[in-house]
Amino acid sequence: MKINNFFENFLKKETFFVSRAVLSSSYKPDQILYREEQIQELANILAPALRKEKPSNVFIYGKTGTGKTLSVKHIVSSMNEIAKNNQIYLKTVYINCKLKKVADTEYRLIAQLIKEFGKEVPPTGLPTDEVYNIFYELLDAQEGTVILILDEIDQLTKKIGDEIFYNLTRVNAELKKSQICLIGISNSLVFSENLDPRVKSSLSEEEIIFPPYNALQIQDILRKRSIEAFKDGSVKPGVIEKCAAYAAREHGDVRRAIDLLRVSGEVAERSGSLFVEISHLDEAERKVEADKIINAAISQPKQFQAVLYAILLISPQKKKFFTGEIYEIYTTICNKCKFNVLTQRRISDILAEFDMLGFINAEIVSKGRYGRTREVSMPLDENITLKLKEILEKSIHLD
DNA sequence: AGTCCACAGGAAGGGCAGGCGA
DNA sequence: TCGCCTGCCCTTCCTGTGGACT
Repeated sequence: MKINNFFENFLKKETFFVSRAVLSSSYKPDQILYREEQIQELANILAPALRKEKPSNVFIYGKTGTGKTLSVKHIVSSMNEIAKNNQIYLKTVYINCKLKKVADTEYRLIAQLIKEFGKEVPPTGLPTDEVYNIFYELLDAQEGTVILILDEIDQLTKKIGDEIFYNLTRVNAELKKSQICLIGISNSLVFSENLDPRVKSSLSEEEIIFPPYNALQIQDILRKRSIEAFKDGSVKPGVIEKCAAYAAREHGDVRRAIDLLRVSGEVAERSGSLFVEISHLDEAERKVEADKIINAAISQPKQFQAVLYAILLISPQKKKFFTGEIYEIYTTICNKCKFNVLTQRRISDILAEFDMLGFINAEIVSKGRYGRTREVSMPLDENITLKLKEILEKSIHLD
């Protein structure tokens, strides 16, 4: 019973994790550092809800990992508590628009909202009007305020346009007893520029911007978390600083920094070390990076994967190669796998896309007499490309 | 100076899936 | 349920182009 021994040892092993959950993305700290200003501003805007007055609609901008969602949830939960203690009706609904099957269509979104109120509508079949009516009724059932938080709202407009906001912002006119307040959270800073001007003015009565954290702020946040997550002194000096530096380079994404710290801890734990050292962080960085690339590759369509596979076949033999060579290999792969062979024109576009995604480095060069073409090189290191090749082989051949 | 390679990349349109209103 | 519309993927056709070669 070797495996039992393994688990026994696993239990006995000293671990420096006190609480892994503190470093998970779902953890809610009781204090949010460096966001006091934004939190206060948002609190000022939302406070009227507690006096049964309608708060302004708010629009919140900021890149990923700048604490937008966390801050909003923080405020909302403390408002809920106060409302409860004072017998004020306040309902908050949080919806992440990025989730599939929740916000693919206007109908689904409204259906999801209805579900949040504890009622079900059939997943399809009713006219959209009808669903809106049910929603209005539910809203108006209680005298008070409903705060509707739409996270990753830019994803929603990408999918279903901005008409839905027009409908939602006009809801208040339909309501007699209650009122609704919209909070839109967007990762994109230019999001509202593409909105219908009418929607824009009513949706973003107030705007709050969450700037990226700088490296020092990320350090403080990481330090605070690591005190709770790890045993005293188990994180070697320099680790937090380097971790923060990585994340600051990626436009101040604190979520990434925390992820990285957690993975570093896991790497260290697995290697049997009693401390988290810089070498563990480096390995974690590679791992996180590799996962990102591989996940991106998996989610590509088959044709894209075939092209990528062609590139992986050439890249060990040549440092630099060209569109024509890739296309040639690609066609043989297609023949083997019985795929349609796309035109070179299309492959050219796919290569341009790969360049943007970071799978390849591409540059347009002229070889004089021998034409103008993309010069492609492989920026990923070998252990990633090998793994990628393996995964793509399965993905392409099994079809 | 002119040629010409091997593509880049724009424009237009075909074909298809999915959503929508009637 | 049906036709219509839209967006996406892809093809066809095309013009444009930097620089080695003649």
